[in-house]
Amino acid sequence: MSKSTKKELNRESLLSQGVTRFIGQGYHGTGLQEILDAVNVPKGSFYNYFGSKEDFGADVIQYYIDPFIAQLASYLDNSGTDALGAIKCYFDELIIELEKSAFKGGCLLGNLMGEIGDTSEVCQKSLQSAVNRYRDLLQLGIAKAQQQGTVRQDKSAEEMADLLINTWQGALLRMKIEKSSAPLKQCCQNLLGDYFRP
Amino acid sequence: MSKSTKKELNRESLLSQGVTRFIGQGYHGTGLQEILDAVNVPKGSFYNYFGSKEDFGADVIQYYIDPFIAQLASYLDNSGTDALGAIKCYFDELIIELEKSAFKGGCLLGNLMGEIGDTSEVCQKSLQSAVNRYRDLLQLGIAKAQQQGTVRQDKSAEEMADLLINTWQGALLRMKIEKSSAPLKQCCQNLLGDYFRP
DNA sequence: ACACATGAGACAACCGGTCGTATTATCTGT
DNA sequence: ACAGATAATACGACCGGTTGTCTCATGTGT
Repeated sequence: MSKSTKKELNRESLLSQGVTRFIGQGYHGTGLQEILDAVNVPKGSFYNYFGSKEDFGADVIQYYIDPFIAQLASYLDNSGTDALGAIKCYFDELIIELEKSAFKGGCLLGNLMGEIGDTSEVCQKSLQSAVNRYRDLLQLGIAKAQQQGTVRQDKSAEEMADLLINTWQGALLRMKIEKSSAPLKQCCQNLLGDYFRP
Repeated sequence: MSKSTKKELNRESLLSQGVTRFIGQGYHGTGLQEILDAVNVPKGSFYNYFGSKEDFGADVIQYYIDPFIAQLASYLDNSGTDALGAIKCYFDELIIELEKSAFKGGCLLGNLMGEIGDTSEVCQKSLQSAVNRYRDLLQLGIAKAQQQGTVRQDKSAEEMADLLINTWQGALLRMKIEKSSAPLKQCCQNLLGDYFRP
């Protein structure tokens, strides 16, 4: 195995573990040691991969959001005839996944926005970028639905995308303490099923 | 000064500092030492006031939410003729306060729900109680507005109160990373100014 | 004089980060 | 093609500082 491949492999293992631990215990609640132990990478090597814990956090954020964007994009592509339906299906699947994990964790972006969104400049920038990338794609889907006539046109797609993301994030917080998917379902029903309709 | 009074004073100072630090740096990001230093209470004394850091966190949560409930209640009482207007005024004042603090901190409840809402059972219970108390009051205000005809009646006051709280929490997260009150204003405008209207 | 709240410090565990060294890969000269 | 020089990376012991918790001597009110 070539060297660069092994290095890249280690890097991704660290990022993957970072996602898991940061979601479960937060940024300050997670030590580098436990991440390193979990993927069998020595302490000293960490700083060959990342400049600091903070830089690592910023990379973890991007590593986390990529699959969500890919998945939403896939839903939007595959159902060309009904963008609103695709968005609904996407969120329905998210709900199923969250139910599977017993309502633990929630969304890494939301959790880190609350914990370090205003204290770590590096992570703040990464969070901005991640949220914006996600919002832009959601906005695209909503605009498509507007053209198809399934979503009202007197509000901008950007405004509705932002509103959906924010309500969803708040619903995830409620989910965590109520151990119930009711807030998530209520979010989808009120916005996608009612407020956004023409 | 009597002893019990001094004890109560120390306790409240600790709780007040706890609110400030937990909002600013999160639960795991805040050490007991800095809280104790800030109020000049020796480290060893802490466990005479609270059973553990976790128990302390649970008490801080309740100590934090009380003034918000009192303030909202005051707005609702003083403007008996227009409950919806009172709620709007209340949130407008919150926005002004958040702008004053340069969009830092946000809401302790939201931040702690994300960080430890699913890991600390004691704090989870406290968060549940705090959010429910807040929601119940908001629900009362919305029900009043329904009777006054300024809010739609085909949705329950409870559902709208929950939706408002969740969207507000999500908007607070966005505020933190975008350093802007736009998400907060958009939350109020879309819900209180549009979706909730008859 | 006695019960008890208080407070200074001890404690082991852990934090993020550094450092010199050992190992490995890559390049060079012939 | 091969030996040797050089650069890059892997590694784990170790740093000073801090964590949450606990012990016990001191001080105080009654």
